[in-house]
Amino acid sequence: MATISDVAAYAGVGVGTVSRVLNKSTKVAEPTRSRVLAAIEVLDYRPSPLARGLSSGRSHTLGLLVPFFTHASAIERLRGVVAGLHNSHYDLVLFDVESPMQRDEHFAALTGRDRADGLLVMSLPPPAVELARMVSAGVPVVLVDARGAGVAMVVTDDVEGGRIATRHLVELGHERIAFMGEPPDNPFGFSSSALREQGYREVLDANGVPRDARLVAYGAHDREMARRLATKWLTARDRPTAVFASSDVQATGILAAAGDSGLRVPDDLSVVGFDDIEISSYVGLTTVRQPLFESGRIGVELLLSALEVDRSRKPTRATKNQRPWSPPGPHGEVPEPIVRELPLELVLRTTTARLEQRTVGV
Amino acid sequence: MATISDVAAYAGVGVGTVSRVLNKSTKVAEPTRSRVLAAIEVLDYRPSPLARGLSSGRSHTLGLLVPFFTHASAIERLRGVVAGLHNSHYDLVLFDVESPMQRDEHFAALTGRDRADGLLVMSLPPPAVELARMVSAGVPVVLVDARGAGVAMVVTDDVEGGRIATRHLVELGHERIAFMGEPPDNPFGFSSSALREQGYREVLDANGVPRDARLVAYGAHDREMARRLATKWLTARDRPTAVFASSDVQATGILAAAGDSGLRVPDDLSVVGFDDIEISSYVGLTTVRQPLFESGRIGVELLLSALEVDRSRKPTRATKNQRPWSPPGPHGEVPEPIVRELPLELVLRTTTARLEQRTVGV
DNA sequence: TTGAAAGCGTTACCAC
DNA sequence: GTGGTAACGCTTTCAA
Repeated sequence: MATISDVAAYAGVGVGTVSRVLNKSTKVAEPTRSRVLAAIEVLDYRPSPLARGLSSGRSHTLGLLVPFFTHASAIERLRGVVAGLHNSHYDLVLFDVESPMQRDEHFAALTGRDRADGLLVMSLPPPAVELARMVSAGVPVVLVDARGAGVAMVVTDDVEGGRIATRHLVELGHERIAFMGEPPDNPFGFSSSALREQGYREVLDANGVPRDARLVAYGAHDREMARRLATKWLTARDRPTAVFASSDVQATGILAAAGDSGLRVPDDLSVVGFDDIEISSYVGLTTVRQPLFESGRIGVELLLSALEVDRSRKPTRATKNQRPWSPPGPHGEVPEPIVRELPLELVLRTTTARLEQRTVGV
Repeated sequence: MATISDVAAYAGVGVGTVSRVLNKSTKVAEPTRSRVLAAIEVLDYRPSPLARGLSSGRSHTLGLLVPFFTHASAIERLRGVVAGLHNSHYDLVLFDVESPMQRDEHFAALTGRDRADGLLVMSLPPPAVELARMVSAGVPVVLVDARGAGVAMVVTDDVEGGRIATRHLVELGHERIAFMGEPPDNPFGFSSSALREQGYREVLDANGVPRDARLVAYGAHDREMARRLATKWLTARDRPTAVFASSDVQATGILAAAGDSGLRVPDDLSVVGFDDIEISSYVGLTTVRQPLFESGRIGVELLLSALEVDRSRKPTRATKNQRPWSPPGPHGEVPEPIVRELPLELVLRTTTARLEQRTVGV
């Protein structure tokens, strides 16, 4: 495979010149330029991204950290990321996280400069140490569906989401409303589910609907698990008449459990989910929609613009006699981190209905 | 950020030694070793993958080329890839392909050495030029759901898949069986749909079922498009009693069209899909299952083992006085490329039924 | 506008 | 075992 000096030799110019035409630097005479281009063509030359990266200090790569990559909601966000990356000339490196250990490994790797020019972190509150390291290393980071001090983020109001779902159920006349979520004390620090539950509680209390601890259950983000959990509820004597699940995946499990128990939805049981993943429209699930695709797209958008700013301010590499560049801050003029809050919306489909009076107390 | 020489200086050793402990080369005395480790710890040193790659000739990266990344089947394959990559220490770089131009760009980029150590190509027959270039560059390539001369591949027998689906319908007594697929003359050279159609034709002919050109339709891999196409069929006087769709996505569109037309499935219309994506089990679609997840997992598996072999044979880089290594072949001992054919299986659910005699000729 | 040369941070070779 | 040093292929000064 030809190198830049092969090209230079063939074209009868110096490597610097070849580099200049490669990087569209205008300071190259037209005849020289075309000679170089011809040489590139003939030798089928392709620049080495590795060498380019090492030399310029930019890897032209974006790192994407996603927990449970296989979840429909993560995939949907990923779609948005890929869409937002089109025509950007950045490569996307994917890091799937399935365990806290893996999370830490990946964070450690990505934290060192030059693995990625920028980092997109999904649904994962970064450990404080890692976050600090990134910020101090000057690596632009954007958090999607997660929060962290001092970095840009794309979020939704989960508490409000919980309120929206629960309010809908209360307005339909339900009083025995169950909540199914994910364990609040998980090793990753995911908090969405707990926040949605908070909204659920608020609305129940505000409407004087008595809370019943037995109507709150936690399980893994998994259809079958939700199905088992729901079955316990549905076969009990004083079963709930409605359920709010903190994810559509769990909601579909609840739907399945209802079928198992011979309960009709929405006549005998109302179900509200959260997310609005693709499957939800197929099964007619009423749910709180969050803009998953958009969150990914906006995430990269923020990251790309941060990278843009970065490039114009920061020298590509420390040159010999030049005082080292340092991040923003000596005068406390740390810019307010960007926070984009995406809207939540109740999508009414066919799994919720007004509580039939005859059902009460059966 | 600390470099290897910072570490060397701090530990009072040479950079070579640091490199040795980093690469777990045993040739280093225990006391030295721990001193280096301590220095690494103190300085919070992280090796630069870029520099490492440039020097060693390996980027520790695998390239994944996927067309229409957003399709459920692609995602399912990708899940397999990610699963197969766990604990492998390779980074995954994702290249989504949405147009022939994009395909060529990405192929061109990935073909140059050092972008990726190995390449996984999905559902995309590589242009002959690119394929030749990769092979001659010695970059291991594995094709998943695509075929190409001289490279490893993971495939299924699409013609047989078409036979399986059609045979099922014929055995249920259907005679007006439609086929919906994707355009046979697409710019990417996808051939799965055409091959499945071939199987469809074979079975029809073998059973003396007359073929009707009006019962063959092509449209994009898109639910709504399929819905529109199917509506034309279903509202015609001599409508088909069964449809074989070359993908589950199209099949769900057909199901929707049936609903629009007031046709009951499977009583009035039988539908068989292809793929068995997640949604299919939700809607009870009878389909020809292909191991999507497995195809991805096995694909990386093949790639990783090719990389392994590669590493043991090929010098990491040309050293000064040493004749250049060349790919296998002077004595025609080109190894037979590995071809893994994955099994197809008919998954019976609730969208197909025996043709009711009363329906005939209505 | 151009060529020469100094890095970029590693690995791998070659002596000691 | 270990240190020194030449690559690796590029970008970016610095002179000319």
